[in-house]
Amino acid sequence: MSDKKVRVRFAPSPTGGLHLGGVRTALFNYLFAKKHNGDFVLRVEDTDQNRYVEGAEQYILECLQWCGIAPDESPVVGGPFAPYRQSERKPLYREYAEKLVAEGHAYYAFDTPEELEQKRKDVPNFQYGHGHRYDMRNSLNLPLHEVETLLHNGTPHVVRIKIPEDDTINFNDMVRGYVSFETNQVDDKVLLKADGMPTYHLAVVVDDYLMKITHAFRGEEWLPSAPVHLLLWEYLGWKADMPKWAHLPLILKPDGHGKLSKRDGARLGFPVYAMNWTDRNSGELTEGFRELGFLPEAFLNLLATLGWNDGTDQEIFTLDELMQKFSIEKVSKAGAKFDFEKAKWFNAEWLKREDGDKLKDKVKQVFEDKGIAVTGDDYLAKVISLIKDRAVLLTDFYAQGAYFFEQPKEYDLNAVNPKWADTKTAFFNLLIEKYSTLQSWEATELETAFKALTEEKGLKIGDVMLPFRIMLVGGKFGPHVFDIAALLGKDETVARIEKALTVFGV
RNA sequence: GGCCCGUUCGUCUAGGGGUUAGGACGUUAGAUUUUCAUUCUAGAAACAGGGGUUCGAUUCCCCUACGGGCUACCA
Repeated sequence: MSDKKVRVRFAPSPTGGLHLGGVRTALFNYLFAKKHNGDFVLRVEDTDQNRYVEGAEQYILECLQWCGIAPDESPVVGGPFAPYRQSERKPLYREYAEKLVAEGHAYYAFDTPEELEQKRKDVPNFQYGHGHRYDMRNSLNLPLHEVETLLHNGTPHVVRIKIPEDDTINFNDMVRGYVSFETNQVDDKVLLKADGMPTYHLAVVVDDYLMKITHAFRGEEWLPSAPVHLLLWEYLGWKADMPKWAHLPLILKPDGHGKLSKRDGARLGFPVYAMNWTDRNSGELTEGFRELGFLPEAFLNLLATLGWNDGTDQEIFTLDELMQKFSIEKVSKAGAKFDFEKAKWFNAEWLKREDGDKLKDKVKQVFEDKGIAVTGDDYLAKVISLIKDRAVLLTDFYAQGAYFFEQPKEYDLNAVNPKWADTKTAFFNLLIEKYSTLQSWEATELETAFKALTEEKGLKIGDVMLPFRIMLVGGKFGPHVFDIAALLGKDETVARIEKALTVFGV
């Protein structure tokens, strides 16, 4: 590595928002940049105006921020190489395309979409490349005066790269090692579209050069077009400044085959986006990990270990640890199927490890979203530490802990009524009396008093323990019952017993 | 079809010329917890196939198979 400052860019298209593979690419870019004290640059590739979606850039930025991997430069914050939105850089690209034409590395093509379509029908396996470029309407084989006339008249045209013949292009990929391509297999990609917008191929090279990008990590789906980019770096005279490449393995569908797509989420019942995303064109909502109840730490953790590991058995990593330990050489070459079960496990682990106090705000939000008012921060923190071991998602705190904030709405009567008896009614009435006179209100004392009373009345503990639990929480779940009672407090506990007595056994 | 990339338990993966092929998720059984979960213990579970090279290949090479990607005036 030279002494150039490391600059890594994350350049998503706004069209699909941010799916898992995208965030993972961002993460790896970020980790690499930060590990080398470099810059993490967000650039938005929005040159396809047909697929532009309003609000996408803001969304992408928020996703990154939620994950804690905010870029140093972005369309929103700006930076020394602004603008960072390719559509705003449009005037820039033509100059380079013209330069390539002037130097014989590219040419104007006037073929209409209809003509191209016809050609594809007529010629099996048609490729606009070394085999057919001289059959087409372009500046390579049209007389010079005709080309000039067409240009002068503003005839719609594109600029295509002229791929050399009988050559081999190879390069060293940071994750794959040497990769090589025969140029005869590569077609003359469009560089500049008829509307004046660059294609990805031109834009990515020009922008990476202008923005002084040193490392370019992107999905494996880009590997086949790498030779085009390599050639462009060479033809533009920038070869010495070309970034180092790394093509990351794809994230695959858990079932069936193919790369994970947006639709798979809805189909398989798990999110593929970091956060909720509403497409303003279609109104369609795609659910996100955040809204489902994932902690950003867990989300990042599961993404990082999908296709990367540090060579040890460690599974849980903080962002800091990832930054320390990440190395692009340890990224695996093969695509990885996404496993939602394991994703949930990561979240459960993070929930267990996280301090109850730290989760307060997030859990509070969960309750408030369900219409439960949460009062008392200390109380909430205690509730959280009592139940977080049995939550997998943040949203589980509602089902696991709503009874700490309101009386059970329903009781699992099937679990108590078949075995109910008058002696039990008597027992609980006595329990109310006994509990009411208790001086202090600690779990151990509550348990001692409870057990003493069962013995006194000749009952088995098992006979009244479960009913007691159901009185307090409504069902057969939750932490140790006396811990619940202790936290609920005397008045509330007594009130719940009284209330339950009116419906039990009737 | 062509080109490129890949292939270790069901899944994510470690490993690497001689290992009882390790871990994690999930799964099965048991223990603990007079609920549910947690936790703990144990179990089942993999080197795609065929040729080389080698004293010895899961590891290196080749072929095949399979999987994936690309093959747009999309990224």
